[in-house]
Order: sequence, then structure tokens, then C-alpha cells
Amino acid sequence: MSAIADVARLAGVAKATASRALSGRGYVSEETRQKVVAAARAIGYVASPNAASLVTGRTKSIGVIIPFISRWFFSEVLESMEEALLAEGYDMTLYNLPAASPERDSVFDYFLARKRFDGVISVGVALSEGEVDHLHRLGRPLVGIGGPIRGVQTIAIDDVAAARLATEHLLSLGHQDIVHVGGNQADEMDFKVHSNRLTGFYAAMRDAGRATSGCFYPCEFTMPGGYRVGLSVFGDPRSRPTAVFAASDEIAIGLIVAARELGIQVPADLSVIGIDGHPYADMFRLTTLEQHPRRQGRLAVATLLTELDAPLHRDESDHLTVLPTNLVFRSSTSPPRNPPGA
Amino acid sequence: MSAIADVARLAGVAKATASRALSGRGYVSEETRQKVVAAARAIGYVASPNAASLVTGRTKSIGVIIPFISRWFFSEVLESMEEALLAEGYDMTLYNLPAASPERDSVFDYFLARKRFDGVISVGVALSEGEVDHLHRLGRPLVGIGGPIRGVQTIAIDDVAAARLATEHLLSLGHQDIVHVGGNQADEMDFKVHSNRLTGFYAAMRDAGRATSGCFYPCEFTMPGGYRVGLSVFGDPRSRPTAVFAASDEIAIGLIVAARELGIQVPADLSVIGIDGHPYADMFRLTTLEQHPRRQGRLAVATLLTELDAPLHRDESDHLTVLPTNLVFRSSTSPPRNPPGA
DNA sequence: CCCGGATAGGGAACCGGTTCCACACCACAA
DNA sequence: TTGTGGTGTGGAACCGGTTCCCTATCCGGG
Repeated sequence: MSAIADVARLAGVAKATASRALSGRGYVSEETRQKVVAAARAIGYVASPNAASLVTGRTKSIGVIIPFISRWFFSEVLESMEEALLAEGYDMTLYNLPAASPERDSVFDYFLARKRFDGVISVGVALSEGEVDHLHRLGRPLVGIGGPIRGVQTIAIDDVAAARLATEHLLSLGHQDIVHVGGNQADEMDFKVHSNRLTGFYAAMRDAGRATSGCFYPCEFTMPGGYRVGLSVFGDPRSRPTAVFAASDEIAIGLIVAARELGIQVPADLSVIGIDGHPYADMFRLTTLEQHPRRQGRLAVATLLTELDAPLHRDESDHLTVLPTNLVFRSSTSPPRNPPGA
Repeated sequence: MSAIADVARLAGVAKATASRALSGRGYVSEETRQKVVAAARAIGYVASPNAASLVTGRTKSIGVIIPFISRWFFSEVLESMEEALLAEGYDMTLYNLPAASPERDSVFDYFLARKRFDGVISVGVALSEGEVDHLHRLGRPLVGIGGPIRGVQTIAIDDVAAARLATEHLLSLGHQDIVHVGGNQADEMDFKVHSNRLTGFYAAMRDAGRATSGCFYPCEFTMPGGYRVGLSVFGDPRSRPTAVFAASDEIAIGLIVAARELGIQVPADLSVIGIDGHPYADMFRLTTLEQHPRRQGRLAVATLLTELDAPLHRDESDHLTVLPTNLVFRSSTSPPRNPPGA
């Protein structure tokens, strides 16, 4: 294990000069630089990031806290963030924090404690006041996805607006009997996506003068979750709606699978719209609002790195960037079979 | 930012004593220990892992290289490894290395270079000889999932045997016309899973005295991939097999969805078996061989940590642990509608 | 009573870099 | 000729811990 002192000795210069030559900071003559670089290569020298960050305070590493790894949105965000960070020379240390994790405190107390990371990105975790304080005390840039978090730059889509748009799409097709199948806001406290999408649904319904009682079915946020709800809700022909707004594409696909099994034609008998832009949406011909998680991940990284270069003042840091969603119209939605007044 | 010197001063002891008191190493009287702990708490002292690892050589951090984050098997492995590592006080830094990544070299040259990690886990990445050497030169424990890797302890299932078992299940049900839909070994070089499963399939067929020509359909390793292959293969009634062994559950489910759309009854007209134990398998009533990725992840972590405590000799380190798979018999497989000789 | 070993704690070196500061040199302007 | 400022380099301090080594006390056994 060779150290920079070995490089310096071999090159016939002082440690300080070797350091400057290799890092590119400070004055070094071209001739000396080349000697040092050659010496470093000769003995296979690689700088110890630990030693460097001990004095510079920079670790070139960022911490990510996230409630799920294996769910679509989160894994996409993760993949895009890792890629963006790597390209900038940062690496990513991952903390998976489900809502009720026994390790949760230790992550905040120990792992995110001190000098480990140049910055932290929080993806869709609902942080307690104490946890937010804890992160702020690190004095490091902090960026959120799915916010807002107090005093933190956040990237998000407008869940209320997206849900409203999805609902309005169904309304504009002439549907009278619309229900929403979405997350149960009690469990899985990943922010307010669940309640926001429900809010958007109710708002659109109310604006259209529709009653909303009995129009919401809580559901696990997965394809099997949607499937189970679909079987039970569509099972009884009398209670069957003509259109469903699902809070996620996976739920929507579960609903479609259930409908098909029950012999219900989509979209003729039942329109289904989701939110996400899941890669499976196309094969189920699902109309959906795409939310581009990779774009969110990349923007989060860019925001964090920008703030690293030029720290913001306390008051400018509380900023929410809303990314657009876009409607992809496939054939899981259509006007109802018997339009009103026909 | 308080340092251990501040703690020592406040407690009225030397740095060395404070260090011993807080780390629990060496002799410290109970009384002194309490004083130091109290002082540390009073000023909110948290040790700098950087400084510690600079001298101990331990970073309490392990690196993971993985070709996908968002695919089921890999995200499950990741989630289980993160959990196991966190419980042992380690954190996990993630490098996503698709087969042809422009960053690939930089990960090996720079990020995995020196003193960053106490160990490395490689999940399903096919490493070049040079890369394996590179990792070995780190002189740190290295564990693989999906191996084998030269000179590395590896956790894996027996893909050949699993494929054989799946195929034999179909054979034992009396199917005459069996095909395999699996990964294209040319692309996505994540090891030999693709070719191993194909090998197992061919072996079982051969042992049963079956012809195998034209029995393999290459397929993207995803649900839409299976769906597309299903539409094209099942589309023509004359070429339609009575049973399919899919190399993954996602492919299998894609096939089932395609079959349903084409009006083909599963399992009456078509039996489908997969490999994985995917959470969606149940809702599609898919018969499958479960491979328990979380168990693989946990075992990889346990193996790595064991090796960290007691480094192995060069020759004992080349060990492959084969984890069992188990058949879960659901209703996507049954005897063919017209058994031979009926 | 003396000695060896366990317990307790202080001083200082050390891990491997970066950076501050001092100094030397040189060119060019005043 | 004497500043003045840009270059180039070395020495040494420093980041924040851990650990080696040394000294001191106490206790039990020979």
C-alpha cells in the first residue's frame, strides 16, 4: 500500500508538491507534474479518500434514504440517481427506511451523523420534525423527492393536479360512475401521495357536481393489491363502476387483470386510468399519467450538486420544483358503453 | 463540530482515555467511562468515521456492484443485503453496472480502489478476468451472488437443476409439446443464468427422449418481453405448444397474459411454469420454482462478514454455496387436455 | 516483604493526505 | 537599482481519531 510520501520520494519532490501535482491545485511546473504522475503510476498509487476527506471535509459521497428499493418508482429514481452521481464522481450510500423500521433511529443517529456525506437525498420518506432537524444540523445540502420538507429543496409532481387530470379525463369521456382505488393513507406513510391523489379525485368530482360518497376503495399499492380490490369491487355487477381512477399503474393493471378474469371488457365495460408511466402500461394498453421518475432522480442530483458548489442561504432553500406529468392515452379508457342520455 | 479532544478536555482525561472509554477497547474504570460518556453526550459528540478508518483500516462500509436495480431479483437482493448490513453496523454503497456501462472502468479504477470498503459483494455481474484481478488486489473479502467467480465465495442456485426440475414437472404431467422461453444469452451478459437454464431444459428433454429443435424462443427478460413472445408463438394454433417453461416468472406472466388475450385457457390448453417466486406469481396462479433472493442476499452478507472477522486462505476461498429452490404448484400447470393415448 | 500481573491512564506517534506559510527565483516596471 | 508580483517548491501543521509505550497503583502469592 503505497502512500503519497512514497510517490514524492520516488519523484524526488516534497509531499506537498506531489499532492499539488496530483490534485491539480496550486502551482506546479509541468515538468514536475509529469514526474510525479509517472511515479504515481509506477507504484500504482491511488489516493486514500478517507485521508483526503479528513482534511478537506469533502467525502465525494452522498447518502440516500428511501422507503422501498423494490418498488418501481423508487428503483427507477435510485437507478437514475446512481448514474448521475457516478458521472460526477460521487458515490451513493443507500439507507432503506421503511416507515416503521427498527433501525430508523440508528440511521439518523449514527450513519447520517457526521462527515460521512457531502449531502443527503431523501426520496419519498415522511420525516418527523426531529429527523428534519437532525438532517439540517448536519449542515449539508439536503434535497427531497416527493416533498415538501421544511427548509429543503424538493422535487415532486403535483399529485393533486395529476389525480384531478386523471379524473377529469374520465369525466370528459362521459362517465357517470367513477371510483378511485388508491393507497390507504393510514399505512405506508410515504408522504401524502395517497391523500393528495384522493384529494385531487374528490376535487375533480366535486367540480363536476358529482357525489363522492362510497367512491373510494383503499388498496395496497401493488398489482396484487389492485387485483384483490378489483375482484371484490367488480364482482358484484350492481356495484360495478364504469370507470376507475387507480392511484398507480400497478394498481390499475391489477384491476384490469381482475376485470378480464371476470369477463368485463376494458374499456367497453370499464375504463381504467392510472398514474406512473410504468413499463408494463403499454402491454396492458393502460391510459396513464406519466411521472418520469428518472427525470426526478436526475434533477434531484443536479440540485444537490449545485447547492454543494454554492450553498444557499437559509431562506432560499425552501423551494419546491414541480415536474410536469403527461397523459398517455391508450385504450384502457373510452366513453362508457351506454352514455347518459342515449 | 466537536472532536474527541473536546470530550477529553471536558471530562478531564486524555484523548487516549476518551477514545478507550467510547470505543470500549482497553482498560477504563467504570467511573471514568461514565464521565467521558456524559461529556460526549453533553456536547453532542459523534466520532468521525473517516478519522477512525484512517488508522484502523476499517470503514464499516461495503461496496455492492450490481447490473440492475429495478429488476425484481436484484432489488430483492439489494433490499435484503441493506437490511442485514445495517443491522451489523455496516452501510452499503451501490454501483450499478450494466453490462456495457461507460463508467464501468472508473468504478473499478477509482471507486473500488483503495480503503473505501471493508468488502465487496458482486451480484450477478459477469466480471472480466482483469476486473476479478482488480478486486482481488484490493485484499478485501469478496463475495459473489450468481457466480462462480474465480477465487471468490459465491452464493447461487443451481440454474441447470432448477430448469431441469421445471421441465421435468411439465414432462411428468404428460406434455408432449414443450418449449422454453428464456433469455438471449448474447445480450445481457449477467452470467450464465440464461444459458444454464437452457442447458437444464435441453438436458431434461434429452433424458426424456424428446427432440429439442425449435423448442427455444429467445426473449427479453421482462413481462412485456414474455408477452410479445407469447403473442407471436401462440398466435398460430398449429405451432402452439401445450406447455411452456419460462426462464423467469415475469416472462411466464407475460406469456399467460398473452395466452388469455388469445383466448387460450391456462392450464387446460397451455401449461406455464416459471422460475423465481415473484410476488405476482400468486395472482396469476403461476406454478414456479422459488429461488428466494432475500435469502441469497442475507447469506452473502453473512458470508462476507464472517470472512471479515476471519480471513480465509487463498485456497479455501473458492467456494460455491448452492441454495435450494422449491416447486410451488399452483394452477398454471396441469396435464394436457388430450393426453397421449387417450 | 517483594514481585508479577492485572488495571488505569497519560503522552506521543501515527494513519495519509491537504494546505498554510515561508522562501527563492525570475521578469518586468518604476 | 529597487520594488512588485507571479511561479515553483519545501517544511510543517493539521484533520480526528487509535494505539503503542510507559508509568503508577493495587492485589495476591511465594
